[in-house]
Parts: sequence; C-alpha cells; structure tokens
Amino acid sequence: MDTSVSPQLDGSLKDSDGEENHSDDSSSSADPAQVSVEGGSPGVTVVQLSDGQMLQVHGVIQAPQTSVIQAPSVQTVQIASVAELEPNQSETDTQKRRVLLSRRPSYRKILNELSSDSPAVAKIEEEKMEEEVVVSAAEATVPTSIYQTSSGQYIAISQGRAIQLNPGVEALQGGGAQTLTVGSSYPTGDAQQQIFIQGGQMLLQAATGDIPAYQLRSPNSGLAHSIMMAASPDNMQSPPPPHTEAITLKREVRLMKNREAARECRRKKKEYVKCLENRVAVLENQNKTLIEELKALKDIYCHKAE
DNA sequence: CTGGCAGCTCGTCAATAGGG
DNA sequence: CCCTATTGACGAGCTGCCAG
Repeated sequence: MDTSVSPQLDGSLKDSDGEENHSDDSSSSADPAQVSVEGGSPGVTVVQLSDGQMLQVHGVIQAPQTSVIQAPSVQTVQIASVAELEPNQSETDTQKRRVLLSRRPSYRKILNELSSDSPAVAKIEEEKMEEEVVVSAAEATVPTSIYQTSSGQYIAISQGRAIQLNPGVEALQGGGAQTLTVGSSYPTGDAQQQIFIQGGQMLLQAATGDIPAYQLRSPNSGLAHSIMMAASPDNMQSPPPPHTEAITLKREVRLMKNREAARECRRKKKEYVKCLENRVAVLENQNKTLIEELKALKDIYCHKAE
C-alpha cells in the first residue's frame, strides 16, 4: 500500500501542473525511450530529448538514495503502517484520524534534505521578500486597516498614512518593492503618504471623503481594478471599541499571513512536484542506460562463450 | 450562443509541529 | 503554554472546451 503520493500530488503529476510548468515539464513528459542522458557536471544531468533539445535536469537522483518518493517522506511509512493497523480497531477514531492527518515534512524540508545530499538540487530558499522588510516598526504597532483589491493585492493603511501593496503572485515574479511619496489626499492627513508598489501595480489615486476610494492600475494593462473592502470598513467611519478593533485587526493580520502562507505552500508544492518529475525522468533514463549496458555485456559474454 | 462540465487557482479554516 | 509556520481540506469563482 503506497500512500506516499497523495491524490493531489498524483493529480498534479498527471494534469494539474499547469501552464507555468510547461517550460520544464518537457523533461517529465518526454518519452523515456526517446531521451538520452549525456552526463555532465556532478549533480546536473544533461538530457537530450528526441527533438534534439538539450535539457539540464538537476540531478536529484545522483545522490545515493534509494527512491525519490520514499527517501524524503519519513511519515509516509507512518501513514502506511497506520493504514495497516486500521482493521485492528486498536485506536479510537479520533486518534486514527489524527495520525492519518499527520503530515509529511514540509516541502521545503524535503527538498532541502535532498539538496544536502545532492548539492545541485535547487533549494527552496527562505525567501526574504523585500516587502516584509518594508513594514516599519511604527506601522506594526499602529492600528492598520487592510483592504484587498480585486486583483488580490493588499493595502494597509496605518495612522502614519503608509499604504502598502502586499505581495501578490506578481510580486513573487516581479521585482522588489518600490516606494513613492505623494501628497496626502486626506483632509486630515499629513503632508505626505507613502505608497509601496509591488508587482508592477501602482496606486493611482486616493479619493477624499469619509470612505476613500482607491484605484489600482497595472501599468501594462492599463486596467483599473476596483477595490473590495475586504475588512473593517467600519474603521473608516465610526471607530469601533478598541477591543473589537484589536480583535478585528488581529484576525485580518492572521488571514493575510495565512493567505500568503497558502500561496507560498502551493508554490513549494509545485516546485516539489516538479523536482520529483525531473527525478523520475532522470531515473528512467538511467534505467534505460543500465539495461542497454547489461544487454551489451551479455552480448560480449555470449561471444566469448562461443 | 449557451448551459454543463472539468480543471485550476485562491482564500479560508482547522489541525499539527516546533520553537521560545 | 502560547505563538507561528505549514499544509490538507473545502468551497467559491474563473476559464476553456464541447455538445446541443
């Protein structure tokens, strides 16, 4: 019973790795029979596809590990054994469920383990994103209203009038944070507002009034995104009791962090799956080479025997 | 053109692990 | 014990495809 590949991962291997992986999925989708391994620097295998295209596959397999799937998944064994225990009914349902729910080590850990054995394996880095550095101490302590745009970006407005666009997917791909300073459009505002621009999106205007309206525009598309008031619009009007406000703020921050975490987790998962796919491709090639080698040796041996 | 369907992405919740 | 990070599960929304 092999539960090492979850249905989701399995699905990803089959069809869901999606558009963004097309560039290097060719390694995994290539017919193994039409691929030749060229060798290369340690840890990196150059694979030639049938169409002559050369592909560098980071040598996930070069490390002396028994299996791609078994090696990192310490808890896989655990899951399997628990599944075997199930007929015994030796555990309560709750306990079973808990154990079944027990996770693999994180994708980052798995890949980093792999990479420690094989230095060529790309590590999933702790991404120190600039936008996290951008948040100043003042902002962190001052009550902040957080809004979500229709494009999924976040704007935090603190008492200090700092507006931050939190990282969307674009921010991950794009560059670092940019900062601009504009005059405040709030009647009560300070002289200036700071706007942090992420992922090529910029804050174009902030209207005055009790409930400010913002317009986000992507320089490329020119499309304006309206802003959904995702959280605490009441902050703008009558201030709620400080306690409620604190709770709301705490929740908003938690949700925002979790949103980011989920995004990051999915990204890592994709990377992990991609890595496994590469490894499968290389293993298949290696297997094929070994078979051919064995065949050749057999031939030689048969000739000598005659 | 339209309704149904499948696949994908994203946000959220909840469970769990690990660190301080 | 509390807090934070991680990740599976679930639902909602979007998109592309296809048959009628």
